[in-house]
Amino acid sequence: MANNERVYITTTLPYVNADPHVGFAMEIIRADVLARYYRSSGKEAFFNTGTDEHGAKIHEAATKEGIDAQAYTDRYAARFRDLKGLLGLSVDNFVRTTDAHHVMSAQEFWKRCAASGDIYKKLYRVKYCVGCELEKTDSELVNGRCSIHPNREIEIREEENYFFKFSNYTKPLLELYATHPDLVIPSFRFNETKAFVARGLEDFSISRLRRKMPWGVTVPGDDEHVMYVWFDALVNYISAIGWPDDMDRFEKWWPVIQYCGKDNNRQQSAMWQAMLMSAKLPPSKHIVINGFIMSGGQKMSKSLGNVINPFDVVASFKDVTPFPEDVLRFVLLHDISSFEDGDLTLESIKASYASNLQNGIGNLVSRIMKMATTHLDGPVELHELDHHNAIDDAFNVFDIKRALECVMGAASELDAYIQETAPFKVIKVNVEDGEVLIVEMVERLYRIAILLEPFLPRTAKEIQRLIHENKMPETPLFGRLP
RNA sequence: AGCGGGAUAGAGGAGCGGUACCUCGUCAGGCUCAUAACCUGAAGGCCCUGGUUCGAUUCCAGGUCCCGCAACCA
Repeated sequence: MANNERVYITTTLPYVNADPHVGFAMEIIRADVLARYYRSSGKEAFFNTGTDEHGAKIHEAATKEGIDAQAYTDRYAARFRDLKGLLGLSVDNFVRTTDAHHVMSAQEFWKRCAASGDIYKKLYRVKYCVGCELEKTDSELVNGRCSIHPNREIEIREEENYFFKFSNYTKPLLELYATHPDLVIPSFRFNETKAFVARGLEDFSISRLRRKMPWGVTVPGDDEHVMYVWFDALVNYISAIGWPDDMDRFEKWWPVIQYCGKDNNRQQSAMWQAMLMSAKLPPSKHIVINGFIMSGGQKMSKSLGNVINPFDVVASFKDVTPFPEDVLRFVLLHDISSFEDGDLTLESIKASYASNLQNGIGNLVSRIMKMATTHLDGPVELHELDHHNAIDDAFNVFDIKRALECVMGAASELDAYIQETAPFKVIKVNVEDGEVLIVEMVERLYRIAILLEPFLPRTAKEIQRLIHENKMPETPLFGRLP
């Protein structure tokens, strides 16, 4: 690892044709926890996110609403920008793929790939249903015919597209994977990538005809074409840190640790890495891949009505805690596997809240601070804290769930320790011994509050404040659900 | 079809060649500092059949059953 003092972390850029998905909320919260953890370990961190705004789906959605594509994306980009406040994120940069700098960067990137001889034009055959006036993919056809217009012949139309010579990169990618054994995390995702590349790669189309789909970045030197949305969007990881015009900034931060969902494995681990090679840029440092969140054992879908909306979850805890965003952060970080698929329902969220936050952390703070405020004259004097090795180990392998479990384990041990040593009993017979115990409880609680900070930032800060001021929480940190 | 993942107490999850662990639930006890919270203990389990091995829940083979990738969707 080349750069040990600085860390550049990014999420993928969500596509702005729908409201933020809870799966993306999980991705961005995990990236946030990582950024906060690195900062707490004395590193400098740069945390990027943003929105992916080009492409046919946006164009169609905007057209359907009868508004300009830019106006459409402005509205949705704001929705995603709001996540920062809603989820308590320490985001440093929000890139929109419609930003002028990003557009320029994507065009320069294209030129570099072209200069490497990896971009060429070729005739592209598309299947077209005149009835629908739409292109059809093979999977949409039934017996070679449009399912809506089975009486019409599917026409084969030819159009010129630019292609990226992905096929040139089969061997270089396999070499990259062999020399960077922790490029893709977890390893079973890396295996999928390797297997996919080893089967041999096919060139992919990276442009669309402007007259059919105008909403994209203009291909350098060819006004008739715009870039396929993937090609332009992936460049955000470097445009966000100043590439190509501010190379000092770029070199300060690159390479990146990127988070993505499992549906993005190929794009990030294979396509993007090949594109970087083509542009003669170093590969990503790590690509950390999340699983999906199911609900009640099934994929979330509107028709099943089991969609967990991050905005709703936060709103539903507003009346019981001053830190509703930390509730969502907690369940996403604690109740879902760091790498496998997980499951979340409204019931499971409530159960986890009651057991871990209300009866766990919240109650622990109350019982300790009650003893402290009753029996101590003033705030406990606090000293520097050493590192928690088990947590560092978990973070080193990006196992955020395990890291949080270490903190929760410490809280649970402290509950048991209070029971064992019974300071509330000791203080009645020996004031001095009782005070020593209570001070110890406060110190241990403080340590937990420090460790908790990357995960539940506002809750952790509040516990620290209570300790510094030797105060009871005015209202329960995590109150009882109605 | 192909590719991939999985089957562990009532439920949901971890684990792993050698006393099988956690959370919730159930039952019994304890404590009173705390948000009827907290602590201790108990009952209960590795899909099936072979193989490798001193020893398999773990590795291998076969079987059964689930799930994902092809449908806007992270």
